[in-house]
Amino acid sequence: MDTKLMMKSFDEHLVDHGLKSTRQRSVIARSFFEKGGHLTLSQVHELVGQQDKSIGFATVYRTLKLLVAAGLADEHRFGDGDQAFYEVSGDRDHHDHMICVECDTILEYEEPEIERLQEMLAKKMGFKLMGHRHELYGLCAECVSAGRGNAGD
Amino acid sequence: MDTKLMMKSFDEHLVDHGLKSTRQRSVIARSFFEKGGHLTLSQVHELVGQQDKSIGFATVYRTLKLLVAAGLADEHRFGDGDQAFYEVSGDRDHHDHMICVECDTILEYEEPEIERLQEMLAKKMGFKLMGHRHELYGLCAECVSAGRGNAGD
DNA sequence: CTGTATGCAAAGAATTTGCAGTTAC
DNA sequence: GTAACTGCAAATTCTTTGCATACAG
Repeated sequence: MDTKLMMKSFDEHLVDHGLKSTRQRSVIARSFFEKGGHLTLSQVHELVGQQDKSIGFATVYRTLKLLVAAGLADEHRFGDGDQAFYEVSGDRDHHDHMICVECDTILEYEEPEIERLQEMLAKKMGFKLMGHRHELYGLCAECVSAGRGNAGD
Repeated sequence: MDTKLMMKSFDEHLVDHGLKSTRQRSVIARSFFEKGGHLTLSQVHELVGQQDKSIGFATVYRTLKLLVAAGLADEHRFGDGDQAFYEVSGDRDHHDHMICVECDTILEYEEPEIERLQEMLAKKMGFKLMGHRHELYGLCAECVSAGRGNAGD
């Protein structure tokens, strides 16, 4: 789904819920869609600030929640869970994350076999699976070659 | 590892690090080991309060961190990551968690096959795996039978 | 004795909310 | 016009820290 389509989808969500399409919401959504990746609230706010300094933190916050509700963004909490990360969802295939503990790079991967196994596990325990979180922590290829994170940091 | 052995292990950790064995630390560690399960900081503080009202929040907080450092406790952040949960680690086998979104029950499971797959995945991406988090969210068997979490809550 | 530990209360950090003024529809 | 939205600042919630006093070794 490209930016234009996602903007359309967002507008539909707004209309469907009796919400209003505002300049701020458009700027925020477009910036977020176009930038991509995994961004914190602050990062999105900064990004938006490049377009319009007057847009407040709270509005970015509330708009990101709206995007999540509209199925256009996903919210994650990696590591300590200190901070939320938002990423464009759209109609992308499901994926999970691999996070480098040295450089904070976030890689994505898909592994249908794991998905299948967890379905099986849930069924075995009489559990109705509704969602999951799978995150791998370690050193990315680059940090491994650079010898980071071994002994003396 | 039973409580006595874990207490011993904790004391050794303290000695090894030039730290002191205090009445508070003993009460906190013993309460925590004996209670088991997945407890928040507040819950541990409450639990400890049953033995000794005078032990402060900060001491419980710092002692739990010590237990984690000693390899006797694990810290998790489920769901929103709003709150940390601590569980006894000792020498238990590695396991992951299944969390009921209705009643907050936490079940544990082991799935070596998933562990193997994620090792493989990491290797494939040149990633040096150091840890992982795998959590399944949904309805536990009891909530499913009770019809909770379906339509009207 | 000396360096650690403790309890309190305050500081941080990120998220969430109340409100008065503004704007979309 | 009215209900929803915005920006600000304050409230929340949980975690973490500073400091004066108490205590283990």
